[in-house]
Amino acid sequence: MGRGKIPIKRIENQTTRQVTFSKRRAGLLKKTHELSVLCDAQIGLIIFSTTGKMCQYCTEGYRRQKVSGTCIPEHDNREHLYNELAVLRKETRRLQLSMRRYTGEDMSSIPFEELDQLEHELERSVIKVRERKV
Amino acid sequence: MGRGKIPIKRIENQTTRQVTFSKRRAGLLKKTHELSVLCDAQIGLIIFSTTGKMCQYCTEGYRRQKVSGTCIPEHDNREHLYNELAVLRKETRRLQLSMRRYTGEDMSSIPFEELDQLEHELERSVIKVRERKV
DNA sequence: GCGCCTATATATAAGAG
DNA sequence: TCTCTTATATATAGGCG
Repeated sequence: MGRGKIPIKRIENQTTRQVTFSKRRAGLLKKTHELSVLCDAQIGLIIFSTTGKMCQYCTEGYRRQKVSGTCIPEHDNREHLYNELAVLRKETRRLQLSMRRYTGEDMSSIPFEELDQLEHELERSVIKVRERKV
Repeated sequence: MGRGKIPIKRIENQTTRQVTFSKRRAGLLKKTHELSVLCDAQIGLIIFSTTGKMCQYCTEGYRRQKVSGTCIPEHDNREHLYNELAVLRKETRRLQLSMRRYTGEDMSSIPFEELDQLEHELERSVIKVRERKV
């Protein structure tokens, strides 16, 4: 769809990825809305970008699915749970980005100024590994 | 999209509605998958037809997040929340260990047999950084 | 209902300003 | 970056079996 065809795999260029995200998210929200109206269906859609931004669509009567098999403490408040989820999600995202940085998986998103520093960090890690080996 | 244009309002003919539902649901699932892969986004989608049938799509690492200050939906169930917390905690833990491994922070916990592999991984990362620098 | 088909409507990738 | 454009790629309405 568009001037060229693109393979369905993670878009490496960060700028392109962001642009595509915005466009396709808008498209997805529109299609979601259309399906719910045309076919009178209940739909819930929630999207998180890599930057952690969230957006969602849900119809009035939308109900989430029930999962069984987990033990739940009697007393607890959901607000607390939601907060914990938010914190954990943020931390997970941070760790994912750090890992990508270290494995060189998403080199394109790293500013040139930071490359030297990253190189040194990696070299230090290599040295530590070698020390451990002897 | 199709032989004719249809207005976005509930399709009255039940047969047509059902057909359109099936077709558009498939399209929506596809687009959802594409967005999640292309843009590395976490997405949850759940669809209920009028006949009560349910189908859903969600990415591996999909986590719902509630930003503080946002109202919490009535129909949320704690069981589901606890499941999500459990999965998220596990993932965070896994990432933390990976990071420690890469930074050499906790070298003592790495078995000797894995040191060679780690060393190579790090060297590859260094090479990627140097390639990026030129 | 489900596939498959085909003309048409939409979505969107890549440019341009 | 952001908006607008436009050539292409996709989605899908309406049919048929």
